[in-house]
Amino acid sequence: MTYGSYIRDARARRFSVDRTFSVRKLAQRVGVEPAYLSKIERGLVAPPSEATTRRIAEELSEDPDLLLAMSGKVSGDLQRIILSRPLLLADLLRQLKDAPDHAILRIVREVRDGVW
Amino acid sequence: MTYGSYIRDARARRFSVDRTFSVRKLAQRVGVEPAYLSKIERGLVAPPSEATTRRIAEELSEDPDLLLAMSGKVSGDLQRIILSRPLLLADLLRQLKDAPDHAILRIVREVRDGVW
DNA sequence: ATGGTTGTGTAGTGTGTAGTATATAGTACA
DNA sequence: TGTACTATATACTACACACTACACAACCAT
Repeated sequence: MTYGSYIRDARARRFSVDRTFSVRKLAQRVGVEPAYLSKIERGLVAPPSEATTRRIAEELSEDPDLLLAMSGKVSGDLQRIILSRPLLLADLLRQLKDAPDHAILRIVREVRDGVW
Repeated sequence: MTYGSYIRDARARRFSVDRTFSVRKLAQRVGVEPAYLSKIERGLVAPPSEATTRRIAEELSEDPDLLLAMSGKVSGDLQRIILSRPLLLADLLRQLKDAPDHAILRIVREVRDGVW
């Protein structure tokens, strides 16, 4: 599933029950030209900027991190978190590269429950 | 300490004992124009691309992640790790945002020792 | 049959990124 | 004193990114 087809499908689902989710109307709310949004959906241009993807995600009630990942971008706030402790977090991420999902989930829970 | 002054200092230290660490010679080994390297060192232009920073780090025996962080960039391999599991790792990083260093270190060790 | 909506094709724009090329000026030293 | 190195100032460039502007054909409801 590409970025374009993903948001096209999401928009189409909404459009079928809410006519304000046409390319034109959504583009207006997002703040881009309809022709541009149309091209994004069909993959004729690269995915838009992080800011535009965030507005699209909000309008379509989609997860911004997922949409950003599909566009090959890492959220700016995550980048800033890494940049605040680059050596430590670089180590951690490289360790987690081959860890199974459930191991990461366990760590997330541990940290959330304040195990330090 | 900025990116520019950091590499300037590192290069100057080496230059004092090894004349092949002049702006010109280092620039040649790194593969950029001496004038450009000089501007980078003085902060007159933005830090260079990730690839150039990596070559500088290697020539100066500095940590590439640290240098990249000073240039406001997150290493491409870390980005790819995050993009492979965006929701999970976004969660984790946001959890770790306010965690103390030693907590992260403990997790790094735990994962390294294969606690899963 | 016409006014409004639908999506889309073509062309062009402004800004940023990551540099190069050339000229100038100071310094060491033989 | 000249030559070989040092750094730096100024100007320019190629390419990518993130869009806009406008026009057009198809469709749908009144």
